[in-house]
Amino acid sequence: MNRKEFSDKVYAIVLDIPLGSVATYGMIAFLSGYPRRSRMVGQALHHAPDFLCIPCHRVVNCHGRLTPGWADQKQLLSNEGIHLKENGCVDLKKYLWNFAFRGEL
DNA sequence: GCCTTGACATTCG
DNA sequence: CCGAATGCCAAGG
Repeated sequence: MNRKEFSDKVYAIVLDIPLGSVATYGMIAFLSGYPRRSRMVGQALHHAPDFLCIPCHRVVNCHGRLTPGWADQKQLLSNEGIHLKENGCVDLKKYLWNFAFRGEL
């Protein structure tokens, strides 16, 4: 079942997101080894078990918009030091997870 | 097997 | 940035 493998990697990556940064579904899907599976990332996170403590609030879509139907996410992001704009979107240009420097710095 | 839906991504206006 | 349209992939009916 690649599904479990995929979700497992997704969880690992989401947990690897540094505090104060956010990652997009497409990014996570790509890092998981399954590009264009962005939707599956969302489903994996939605079915994400609580004991893994998945910081799904750091996961936003390509437009920097938060998870629809989840108002608490904004509160969580604010707690992480990520202040949303008045529109309710995150500044990807500032808070986007720069995984390009992982291991380089 | 076909159609619809979804915590999406990307491009255009 | 927001909304609409198109594309992509998987699960459910």
